[in-house]
Amino acid sequence: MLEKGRKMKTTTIKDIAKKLVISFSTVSRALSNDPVVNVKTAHRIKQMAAEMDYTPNLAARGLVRGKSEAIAFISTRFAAPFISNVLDSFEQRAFYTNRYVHGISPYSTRNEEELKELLLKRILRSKMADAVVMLTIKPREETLKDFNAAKVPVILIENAMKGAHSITINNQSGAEKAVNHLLDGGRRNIGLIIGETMQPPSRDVNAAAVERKLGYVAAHEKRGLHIKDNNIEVIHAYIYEEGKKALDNFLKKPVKPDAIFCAAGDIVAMGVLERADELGIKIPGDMAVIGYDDVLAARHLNPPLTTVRQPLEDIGTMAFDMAIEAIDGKLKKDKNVVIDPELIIRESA
Amino acid sequence: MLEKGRKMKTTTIKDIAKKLVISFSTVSRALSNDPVVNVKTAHRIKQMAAEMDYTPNLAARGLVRGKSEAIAFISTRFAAPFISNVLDSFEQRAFYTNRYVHGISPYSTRNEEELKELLLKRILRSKMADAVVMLTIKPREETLKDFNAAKVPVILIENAMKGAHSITINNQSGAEKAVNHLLDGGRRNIGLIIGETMQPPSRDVNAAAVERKLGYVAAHEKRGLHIKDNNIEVIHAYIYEEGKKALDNFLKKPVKPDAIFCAAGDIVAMGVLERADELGIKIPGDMAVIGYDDVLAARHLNPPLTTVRQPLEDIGTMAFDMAIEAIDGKLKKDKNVVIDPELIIRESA
DNA sequence: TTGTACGCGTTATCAT
DNA sequence: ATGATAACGCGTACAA
Repeated sequence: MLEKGRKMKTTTIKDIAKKLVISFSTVSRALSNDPVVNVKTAHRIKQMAAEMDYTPNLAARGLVRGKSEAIAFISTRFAAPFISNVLDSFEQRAFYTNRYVHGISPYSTRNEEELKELLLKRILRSKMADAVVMLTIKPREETLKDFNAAKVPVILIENAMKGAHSITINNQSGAEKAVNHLLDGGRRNIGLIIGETMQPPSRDVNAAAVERKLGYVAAHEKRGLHIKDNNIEVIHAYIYEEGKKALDNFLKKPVKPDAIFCAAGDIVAMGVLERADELGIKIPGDMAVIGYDDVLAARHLNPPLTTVRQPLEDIGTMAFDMAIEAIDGKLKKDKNVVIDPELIIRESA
Repeated sequence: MLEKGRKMKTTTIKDIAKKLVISFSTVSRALSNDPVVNVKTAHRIKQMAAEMDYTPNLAARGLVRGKSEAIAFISTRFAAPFISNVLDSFEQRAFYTNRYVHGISPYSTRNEEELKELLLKRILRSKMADAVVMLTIKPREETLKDFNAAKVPVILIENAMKGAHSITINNQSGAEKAVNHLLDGGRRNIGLIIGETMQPPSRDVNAAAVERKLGYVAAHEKRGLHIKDNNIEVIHAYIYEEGKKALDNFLKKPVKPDAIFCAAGDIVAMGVLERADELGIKIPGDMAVIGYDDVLAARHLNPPLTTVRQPLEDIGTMAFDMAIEAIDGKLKKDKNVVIDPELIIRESA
């Protein structure tokens, strides 16, 4: 009977050693499948361990091993479909390949530079991960160097740095495809809705936004077309209300757009569609609309949304495989994979 | 210069003690703001710590403290909008109240009973969390007892158990509201699409599905209405393809439904809508459709989807506050909050 | 094959 | 106010 008020006693290797009247190092060895231990005693030990409901203390193990059998997955937030889907397939891959099944540690930085750096420092310092995957964001140069020195591989998704492996999506190409489609359809005054392309204070730059804007510009320039001033609406929170607001803003301008490329994503594009409907603007008759992401609902919208698709599941899977390769030391130099997004043409443009 | 090949040296309290020629216990005290240390030396220590870029090793700390300054958030998977949104608001609340800012540890069990139990055991054994929040799933009775004995609070969302705090959504009420609306509109042959209500082997029961089915039945019975046999389609993966398939199955039956209540969620309902469109079935003319969840896209569908809404943000916030209260010992007995979902009437029914 | 002794980085409890 | 020392639970050279 346990004395009440006392701490619950959890069984340690010492406990099971005492019970079996052997040294706890033998227990330790048996439990980590060290072949040197006598098969019979090993069996006895394992049986007793199961019986006493033994579970290793990960903190202690991590402390002595300097490893923690985990992969850190760091992004800005969990609710974004882009992020949660990549994370999901990442984790699914772990499950499928039976490696790091319990060891995916998701973190979110809420897009705060400082939080991110502190987190990275902790992960490194406390050996909380055998590899770090970062989605959307990237570490400071100096921080990356620390990881390199500690030989903890870093995998970047949507960013690339020297000293890190990476999976990048050709955002410029994606944007060009979208804008070209609009241009081909005869549209000549294309409004762009996009996230911040300037580094906000104490926050991370949005590399994707920068590149997509580049694509928007490039598509015009390659045809010798001039981009109208004030044809860009910048959004911040990536919520659909911003789409409604953006459309309102566009309509206040002297020359109204005949098309909108919502590089800020389908969610925001939904707002555009809704506002257009409220205002009686016909899509694509009066105005064509293209989104970005191809969220699940895109094909079910009214009208079905033309959008740029990124293979999220593949990205998650590839990132996991890349992390494993890196951990296993199979990657001598930086590995960089570039993915080309695809334009899904539906009815909105 | 670091010798190459050697492990990167991360600074510990011993290092900074050596540098300052004082004992490391003083350093430890200073760093944890123990008021007994001389203010001057404390200042020197902190300064040096910052200079040497010191970060505490959480594994070591956790080992001796038996606490880890973290809250575990356990669910089945990350990609489901329901889950990722609750998690997001949960974490946002942590950020907002400035508690456990870095300490939300999300885990997913992929709906595997065994994984879940192993995970719980580990969390308890390795003191990986000061509290555990479980979304959608719940622990075994015995496991919960272990948590109680260890005084680690457990907060259940969508489930309730003796010995755990809980936030439940009145799923039966939500389903009844939906079905009543259909009945009020004159529909008399209402098909139900729902997740598995039987305990699948080695997986968790879906309590929500069970309750919603109850609501579906109750709504009929309260009006003395008879439910047609074979009017239920069971789905498993909660993907929209299953919605298409379900509609096909309904249409094969002798008596075709004049309404469908898709208690399996809006995503699946999208599949129903899509298939109906392909088949030329008019919604809501030929057939009314009600979903569940009120996902972001629901209002933008064609037609806009009538659905049952659960206040996800509130749930996440409440769960966090409840966890904090429990950790702070302010909850003497089980706290149970029940949330009543709301029917959002749009055009599809 | 098994046991002994030590260290991982902290915090906590003694002294001083 | 500070220092020495003992844990925390585990892994691992080294000795036996």
